[in-house]
Amino acid sequence: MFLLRELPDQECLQRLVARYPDMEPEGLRTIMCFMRTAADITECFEKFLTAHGLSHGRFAIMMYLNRAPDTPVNQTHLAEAYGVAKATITGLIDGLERDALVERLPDPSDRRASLVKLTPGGLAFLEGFLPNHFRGVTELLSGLDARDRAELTRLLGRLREGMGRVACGATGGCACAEAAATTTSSTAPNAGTTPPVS
Amino acid sequence: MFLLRELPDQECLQRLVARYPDMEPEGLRTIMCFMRTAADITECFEKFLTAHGLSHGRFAIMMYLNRAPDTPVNQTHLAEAYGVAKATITGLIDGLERDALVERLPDPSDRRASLVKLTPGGLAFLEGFLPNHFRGVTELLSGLDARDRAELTRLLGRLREGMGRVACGATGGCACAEAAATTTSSTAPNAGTTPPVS
DNA sequence: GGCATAAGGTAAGCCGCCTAACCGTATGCC
DNA sequence: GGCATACGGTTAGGCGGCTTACCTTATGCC
Repeated sequence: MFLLRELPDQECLQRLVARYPDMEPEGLRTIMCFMRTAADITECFEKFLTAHGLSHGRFAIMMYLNRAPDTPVNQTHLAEAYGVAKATITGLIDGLERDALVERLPDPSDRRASLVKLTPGGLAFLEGFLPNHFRGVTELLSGLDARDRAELTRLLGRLREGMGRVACGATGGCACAEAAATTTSSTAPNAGTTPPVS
Repeated sequence: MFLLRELPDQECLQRLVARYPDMEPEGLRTIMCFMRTAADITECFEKFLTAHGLSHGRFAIMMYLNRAPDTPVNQTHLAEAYGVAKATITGLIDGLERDALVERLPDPSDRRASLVKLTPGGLAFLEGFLPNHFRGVTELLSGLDARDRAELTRLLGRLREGMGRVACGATGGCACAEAAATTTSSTAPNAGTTPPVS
């Protein structure tokens, strides 16, 4: 969450633009504002979670298991769903299991694997917790009507397309391209080089 | 960066909405898409940085020092600008100093403090690096014309207002409120409770 | 001048993520 | 059946944040 608390002022940008003609000050402001907002929301959310004794990772796993509480899920599947290392899942499940929020069951069809499932306690915890959470989401978005939301989604799509254009070339393959490709017609990796933000 | 790689499908949301009437599926999709996009951009950027041997924190500090390369900056000031702990700055500066990208100078007017400044090498590094970076920003935003950018900024403002409405109450004071307050007429902390995302 | 308090910076240790190396079990091929 | 390979999971160790406690120097008040 290492991100400038406030955007650089006009004068500061002017000075930089004089030194770096490639720089586009309003573009930079836009993207910095975007990243700052995302960081603030994340931070806010994380504060809420820690107040309930959860980390982001723990919460994410419980949410995933709660999609179908009766169907246990294997750890590798979780790692892939969230794009994290399997070892990360091991650690998180260890913690959740210690707190009796989830349990590991042996997979009857594969003795290497274990299946993870919410305990009744874990489920009860979520029942108390999620209504607040969803109310929070609703409030967060309460300033955006249906048209605004659609518009926001459209603009996010544009950013994802932009991400495909950026990167890859110099840095040698970057997840952005793939990410963007899922929402876009395939973009041949052109000579582009880098990404964003101050 | 622990975030769902792809949004839950329609059916999954339907099942959840049946269990949690407070949940607003399109709102959730909107905010998840938002967070996902921000995470992808961050990840992409971080990949670019590590390819140049920088972490996000190191980059941020160098950028800050580069605003006025001749005016050294004290560490506490950096910590406040980025909203991180002073100890974090100590560690980052240690590393940057080890790599001869920045240097610590004694503050002549306060013998407790040290002032940090880019070395000629650090400055040269940035000169080679930043044009790429700025080109990346330009490409990232190339799908958004001036109206789109203004619209995006407006929508971000709405989200920040929403953040002020959310939170605080139950969780006992959350940075979002303050953050939002800087862009909004002061919002009395109402009974709201929580934040966003799956 | 002397003392209490505040402020700049560092050290030590925690946590969540990562990667790399490893163990044990499945699977596919001869 | 026996072996090579692939795959699920854990362990160990690294890194970048964090907090807490501390040392040193400034400052403000008597």
